[in-house]
Amino acid sequence: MTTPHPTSTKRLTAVRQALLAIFKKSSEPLSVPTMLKELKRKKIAANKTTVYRQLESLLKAGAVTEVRIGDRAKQYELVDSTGHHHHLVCLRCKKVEDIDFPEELERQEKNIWKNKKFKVLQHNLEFFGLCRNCQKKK
Amino acid sequence: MTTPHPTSTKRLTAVRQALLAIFKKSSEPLSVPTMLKELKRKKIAANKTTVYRQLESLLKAGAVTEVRIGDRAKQYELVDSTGHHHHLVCLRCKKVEDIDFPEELERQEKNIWKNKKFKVLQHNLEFFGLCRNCQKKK
DNA sequence: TTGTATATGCAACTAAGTTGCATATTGGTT
DNA sequence: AACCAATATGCAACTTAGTTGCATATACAA
Repeated sequence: MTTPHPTSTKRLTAVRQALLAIFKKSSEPLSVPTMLKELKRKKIAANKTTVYRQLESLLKAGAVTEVRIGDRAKQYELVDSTGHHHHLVCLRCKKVEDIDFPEELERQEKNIWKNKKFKVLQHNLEFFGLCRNCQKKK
Repeated sequence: MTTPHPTSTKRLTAVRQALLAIFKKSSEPLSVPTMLKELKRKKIAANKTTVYRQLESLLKAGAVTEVRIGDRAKQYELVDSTGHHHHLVCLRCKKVEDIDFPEELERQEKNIWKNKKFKVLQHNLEFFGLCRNCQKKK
């Protein structure tokens, strides 16, 4: 019984391939406007509607996740081998680093269940501050 | 030496008063579209530009904070006596409850500093799931 | 090779948020 | 009370993100 590769649930078209390549190359979550610029730079014609629909499909397939970091547009990132994680966002240079620590949140989610009977299914956690580099600048 | 009340940094106009009243009455964070509907319901004429500018002023004064809960529009809430907190968002009925637990996050922020030399200044944390009520429904 | 499900492009739309500018209001000063 | 400058407001026009309907193109299995 072979489970299909999550990203091949639907057709692997040119745009989908290009998007996956862009995601793989990027160390940070990407917004649709950014993806469109990147596609244009790579001379790949793609309509924004198509990109939104590809993302919808990739989300459903579990290949990407949404990230909200206060920015105006939603951002997306590949669900890679490192799995679920959180972000360190530099307020100055805007760079985004990954970070993970599921243990404490899990404990917290159990507490929420015990104290409030609220069943936690997902969470968002982002830290904002100054990265090592930006602390040196004044 | 008396520090001025945070919300009186600027003029306490009709719109500002109305907004503060709406915030006080609401148990949940509010978006600008919601505030505009509420103002209309109260027969207070107010332009959306004015509301955005009042929020900017209230933010600067430290009287309200921004909340991002995946929704399309930003939301705002009063900074009340309970201080900084986080949210439990029901995926079904969309209700928002408050919750707080600064201790573990503080510990985590210290770890981030120790391990990554990233200086955390702010954070966002929201839990999504099913509230007690919505678990009963099918 | 052909048929059908899927993917794409385009245009028109909604909704949130911003900006410039002209006018109105406030509250302190004379 | 009258005046003035600082602040607040309204309006229109704009930008940007995201959505929808529909017609056309493409992939791929039979």
